[in-house]
Amino acid sequence: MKLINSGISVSNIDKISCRHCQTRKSCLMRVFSDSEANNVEGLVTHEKPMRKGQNLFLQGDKFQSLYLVRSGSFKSCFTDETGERQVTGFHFSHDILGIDGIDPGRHIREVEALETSSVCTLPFQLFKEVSLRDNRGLYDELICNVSGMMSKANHLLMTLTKIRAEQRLASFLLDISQSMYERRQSPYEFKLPMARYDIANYLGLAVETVSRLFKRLEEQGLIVAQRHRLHIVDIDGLHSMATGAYLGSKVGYGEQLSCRSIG
Amino acid sequence: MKLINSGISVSNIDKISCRHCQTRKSCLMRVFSDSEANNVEGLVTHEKPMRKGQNLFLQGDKFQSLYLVRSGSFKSCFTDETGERQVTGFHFSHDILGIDGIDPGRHIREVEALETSSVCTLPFQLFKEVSLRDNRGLYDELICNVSGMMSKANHLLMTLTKIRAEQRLASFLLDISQSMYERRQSPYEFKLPMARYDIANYLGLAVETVSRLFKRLEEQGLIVAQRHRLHIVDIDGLHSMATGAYLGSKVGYGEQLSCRSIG
DNA sequence: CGCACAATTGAAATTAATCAAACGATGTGG
DNA sequence: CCACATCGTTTGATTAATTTCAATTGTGCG
Repeated sequence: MKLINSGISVSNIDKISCRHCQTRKSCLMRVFSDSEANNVEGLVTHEKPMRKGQNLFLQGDKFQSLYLVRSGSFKSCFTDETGERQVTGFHFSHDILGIDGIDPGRHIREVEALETSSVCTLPFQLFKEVSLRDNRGLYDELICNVSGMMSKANHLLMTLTKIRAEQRLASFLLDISQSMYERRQSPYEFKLPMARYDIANYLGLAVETVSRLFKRLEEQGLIVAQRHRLHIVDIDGLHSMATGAYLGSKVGYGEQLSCRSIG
Repeated sequence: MKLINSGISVSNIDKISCRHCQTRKSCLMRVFSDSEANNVEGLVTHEKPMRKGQNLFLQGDKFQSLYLVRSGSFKSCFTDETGERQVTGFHFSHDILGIDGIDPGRHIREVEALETSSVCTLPFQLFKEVSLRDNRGLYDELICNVSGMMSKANHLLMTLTKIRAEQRLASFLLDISQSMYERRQSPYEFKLPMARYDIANYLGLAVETVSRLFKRLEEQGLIVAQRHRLHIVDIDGLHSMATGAYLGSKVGYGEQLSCRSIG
């Protein structure tokens, strides 16, 4: 299932060829790739690029489609009755957005572009037709995908309540690193497209704390953080930090907090 | 949809008649009630009662069935790679257990009885057959149910990261109160079947902190807490506490943290 | 260039965790 | 039936972590 290190390169990210994409572990994605393979016309529409700050959809919008991130990045955000906001995830290319809206028929959170980005749109009605045609496949896939999200939500829950702030940030950075790796980009040097404020909100910390933590991780020689540019110097050390064990990382790569867990 | 205050009474809880049960907003439940109404034989089996401490299933167990709580109460619990445990929810009669296992084919957490309890078992294969026969109905229902859980998980996430410990406990107690209300039991006086330790773990706090918080809420005249017995004296005040506003509750009943959100 | 916003830094205050101990209920075996 | 061990709960004192307040610096953008 995992095609990591298989040597297949994705030269043009705009070309949706999930067949060779290792992020397809997010199984619903196959809907997109299969539709392309089977030449199902009109299933997927390509929208025009979005600018930073633009919303793909707002909380309360009618749910009509699922979205696949083609380029750029997004954050999803949830506002409760008291007006309090919670960043629920960050999303990069190949991530699927909009599933949250299936239940109430309306999106339960908003999704906003963090930079110039583009998506593909899959009308849910069409998805349903496809899934009814190939029931044993897609029917299960969707459930799997959503169910899998619950599993990740669990993990996130634990991460946010059981570990200290420093570990949270380390976990968060490792998760992004992991997701970059899955996208065949460098897991050691990448862009952090979101604001410190978003990271703080997501991790349940004060902005000042996040800022201080970046500094501390830097002082310990684990990372070099300059604004939206991150360089992971000592990934093993960062792992140790994330798990609470200072020396000797016991956890395999890819076991940390998932920033894309809910959304 | 909501049958609250409709005057219909559920005299025998052992008789599964979700038709008249207001907790059927948890829509998957209809599978149980419909199956009974349609006389689908063998769909639901009634297991023998479980004792306190017994596990309905363990983390890693093969996923085969969904369960409906008939009586008693349960806690669900998740153990991560490092051995750290996180209580992910508490479950009372009419709650559905086991959905978490759909994706990986194995249960991602364990469920344990908090007292003498009983459940009904719905083999998932049978559920699938039913759902294929009546596709537009049940197919959507399951997705709705799981998707709805995500929505609640969101809320829980926010509750655990954005608000103070005192508010968390207040929120937690109000959620149980709400769930008692939905079950047509008194929302002001009820049993707290779980240990303080479980509450602490669930809320991401130390046991000592939880104990002190109970005391503080009591000193403020909001509750009377004795062991596993809880009496809510000032529910409006408790709401104010939960939302952070000390005076003047702005939030409608039923908007607080859901202790059954994940699982 | 300067404005507005984002990020950093420092100091003080607050919250919750930890350490340590006592208390209470429950259950067991003598 | 009572002493005893055990587990869960409560309480107190102390420590550590994180927030809050306040001020400064840095950055992007018109």
